[in-house]
Amino acid sequence: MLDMDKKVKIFKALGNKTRFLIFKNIFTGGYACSIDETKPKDDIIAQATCVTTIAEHFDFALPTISRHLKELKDADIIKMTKKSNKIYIEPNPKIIKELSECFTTLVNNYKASSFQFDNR
Amino acid sequence: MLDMDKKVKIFKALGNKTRFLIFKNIFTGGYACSIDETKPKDDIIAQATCVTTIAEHFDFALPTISRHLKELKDADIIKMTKKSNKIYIEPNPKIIKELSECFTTLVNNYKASSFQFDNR
DNA sequence: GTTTTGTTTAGCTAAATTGCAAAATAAATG
DNA sequence: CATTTATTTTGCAATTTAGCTAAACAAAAC
Repeated sequence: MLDMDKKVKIFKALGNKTRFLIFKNIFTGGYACSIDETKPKDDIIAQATCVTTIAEHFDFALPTISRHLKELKDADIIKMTKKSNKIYIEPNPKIIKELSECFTTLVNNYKASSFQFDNR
Repeated sequence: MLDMDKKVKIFKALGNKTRFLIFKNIFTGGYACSIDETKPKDDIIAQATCVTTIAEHFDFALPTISRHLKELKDADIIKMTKKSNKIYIEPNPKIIKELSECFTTLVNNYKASSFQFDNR
């Protein structure tokens, strides 16, 4: 299970329009960049993507996108693997699944629980 | 359905430890403050909470908590209703449910879709 | 071994965020 | 109507964020 700090980090990472778009497009296969030559060229997901390709979709400078990607990676939302001189970028569906489950649980348990917390 | 800006706003609101704790405790019934006299005193959820009560659980000044609550309200995560001179604070499970569904859809559709986006 | 390609780091600025205390507002109570 | 209670607004400082350009680094290609 995700601890609280990890969840907060994920939310923070997704709480910015640019990062959210990057995230969304990586997840829905919005980018392609031929890195993995062993995979069919039309397998847009298998081809994953690289930093430059992603940056091309935005009106921001490359280093800006690079830093956003780092933040998504640090939150475990995406995986970045160096392959030769490019970065192979993949979504991390496990984290999103866990987040989804945590919300589902929350809604299901709503009005079922009543504990007192202290947050100091 | 939640549009993107709304989602980003929700994530931003939850991307701060203090706000996340406030959110979590409101959802799980972590606060009590007798506002609604028609409801049984031990119905911690029905009694909901007020700003002062929430602030008592944190080592932050009251105005700070007030501003955090406003941000959660602006993101539609909680509902704040004035009742006499207190604020009746309730969670908004509908939003959380929608968020949860959006993640579920995302994970389910992963590797199913392959559209190209432009984010300019 | 120089150049090109892909990416990150560094150094900067402007704007936003997060905290505070003090003041202001609103309604209930004495 | 003055006081108390609950909350928000204002004004301030410190910190973080998000953007940029230029420089640095790493690997591939010429």
